[in-house]
Amino acid sequence: MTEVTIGKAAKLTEIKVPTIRYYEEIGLIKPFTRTESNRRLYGVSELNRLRFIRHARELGFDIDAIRAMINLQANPEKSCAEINKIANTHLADVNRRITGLQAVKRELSRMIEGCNSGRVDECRIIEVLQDHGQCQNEHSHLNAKV
Amino acid sequence: MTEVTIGKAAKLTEIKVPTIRYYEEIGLIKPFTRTESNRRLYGVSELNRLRFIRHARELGFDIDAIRAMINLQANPEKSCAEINKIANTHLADVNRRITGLQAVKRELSRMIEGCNSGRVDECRIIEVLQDHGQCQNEHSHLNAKV
DNA sequence: CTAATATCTCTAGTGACTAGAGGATCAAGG
DNA sequence: CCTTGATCCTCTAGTCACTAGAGATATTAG
Repeated sequence: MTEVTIGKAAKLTEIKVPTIRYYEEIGLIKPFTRTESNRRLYGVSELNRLRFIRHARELGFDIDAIRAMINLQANPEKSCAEINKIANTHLADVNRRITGLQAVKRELSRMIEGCNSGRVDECRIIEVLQDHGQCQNEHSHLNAKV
Repeated sequence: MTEVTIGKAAKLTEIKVPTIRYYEEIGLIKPFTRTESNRRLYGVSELNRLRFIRHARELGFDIDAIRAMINLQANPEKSCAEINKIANTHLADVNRRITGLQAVKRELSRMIEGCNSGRVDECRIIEVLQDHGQCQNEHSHLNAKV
């Protein structure tokens, strides 16, 4: 038997046990074996899929994108171009987020520099945060999901 | 009267009406005037606080950090050092996220390059995502709240 | 054999909102 | 003055991707 229980699968894939069950609930990882006493058993391919999900999540793909990729995976006759498109969309998003965070970083650094650890009512951080006019950058993109 | 209703406040601060009510519900913005017919009225200081909240959120501070800063603000005799600390902690977090996203970007670019638009079962995206060993970077930090 | 650990299902909570129902109130045009 | 449409009120429920806990059963180590 190469099959493992959920706890072992959790360790092997570095996904928490409840999260694996959650992924099952939302249909990301389909039926696997169960023992006579109803315990989940995972084989190599399930573990691979879990690793795939984990890695994709770490890369910031949302569940829908992962679901799409899994569906494509299940139909290998389809073109890779679709997955490529998903990845490209995501890359654009990642670039947007990097740019945004760099702006945030600049502004935070500037704020912190201005703070001389005096009294709060002289604190430039609060001042800056209250007055958007002092902000040199657009931050609206930060409302995007991460 | 310099006081404005919630709709006007929403426009002035660029925070949506239900979000302003939500901020009230969680205690970020305290009692303001109400009209006889129970409508919320916001004055200059409330508008400033709302702008402060919005700007801080845009910079990625979470509600707890904002609450902490507001509490410090309410005690202006306290040292600015605490606010400075919050900002510095946040800056470290932002830096961590930038580094992580850059790693993600590298891998995505690599994946897209490797994808030859052929069949999915030859596509490196799925391959790479399944095999964490091919990943040159740590991504675990991405699980951090954003 | 017993005690600790692991698993099961189920429900509810998280953060930071967002959406919608159903009703009251207000401002403007006729 | 009256009606119409916009705005406001409260309340509940939904979102995403989990996370936590209760209470029951099953497995494993000593």
